[in-house]
Amino acid sequence: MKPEQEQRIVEEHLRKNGFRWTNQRALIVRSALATHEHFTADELLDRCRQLDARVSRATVYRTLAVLEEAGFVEGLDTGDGGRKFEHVLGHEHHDHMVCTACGTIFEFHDVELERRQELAARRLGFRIERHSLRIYGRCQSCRSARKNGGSRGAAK
Amino acid sequence: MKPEQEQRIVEEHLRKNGFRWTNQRALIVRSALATHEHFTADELLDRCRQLDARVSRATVYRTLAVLEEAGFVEGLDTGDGGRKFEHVLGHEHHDHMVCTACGTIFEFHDVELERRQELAARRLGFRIERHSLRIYGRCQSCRSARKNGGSRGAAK
DNA sequence: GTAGGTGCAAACCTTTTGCAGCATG
DNA sequence: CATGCTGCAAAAGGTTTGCACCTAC
Repeated sequence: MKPEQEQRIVEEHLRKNGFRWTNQRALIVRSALATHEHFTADELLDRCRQLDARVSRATVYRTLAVLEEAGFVEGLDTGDGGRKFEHVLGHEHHDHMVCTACGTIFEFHDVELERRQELAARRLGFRIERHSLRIYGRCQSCRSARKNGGSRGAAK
Repeated sequence: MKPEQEQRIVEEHLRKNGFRWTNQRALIVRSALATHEHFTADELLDRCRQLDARVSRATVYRTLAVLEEAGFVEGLDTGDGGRKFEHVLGHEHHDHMVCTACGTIFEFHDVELERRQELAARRLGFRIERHSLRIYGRCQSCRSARKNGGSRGAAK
């Protein structure tokens, strides 16, 4: 799906739900859809400010909350008190592996994994709305470089 | 395993790794091991202060970091910027289902699920240290009572 | 005796909020 | 033209840190 098309979907959704479509929101949505990488609120703010220096941090947070609520964006705890967001619209569902040495996030997907979760949920009479699976560990390159003291804290 | 026994294990591990075994640490470890519930750093501080009012918040955080690093305790993001800890020593690993209506946390475990994760990790050359699987949805009782508006926000 | 640990308070960082003014529908 | 949105700056909340003192080994 093309970015303009995606942006259109967001716009319509917001309008339909009684939100206004402001310049700031268009800008923020555009910036958020522009990448398929994970980004922090602050990084998004920076990107927005490259296009219009007047965007405020508060507006970014407020818009991000709206987008998350609407399901266009998904927030992930980084484990150090912050969050990273990810553009979800038009993406396949996937899970995450987080390298505890370098902080890199890898995505993966396994149908069987999903199936077993459904099963476990059914056993408890639970209806799944969403789930979050995160695997923490060492990625390949950090493992091969593990002879030295490591690089904990390199990520952020 | 008995609490005293568990505490002994922690003590030995810390000593072996060049940490000192102070009164505060004994106190904090005792308090942390005393419950199998999830607790915040602040709740732990309260519990410690019931035994000795002089324990400082900083020491609780510092000790919690040591315990987490050593694998005796596990931290879970609460999604609102905070963390909850869970006493892990001598416990079976389990995952969590969180009811988005009533906030109840259900624990479950599925060996096959773990196996698939190992597999997925291996494919990426990733070595797992730990993982966190959380399934969000409606629990059985909230599903049968779903005719009304629900009770979102009950949890925390 | 000397690291390492502790307590305090201040610093930090990300996120949220109050408020007055602005712009959209 | 009413309401929702924005920007600013300040507040909030959880966590970390600098520093002087203390204590386990």
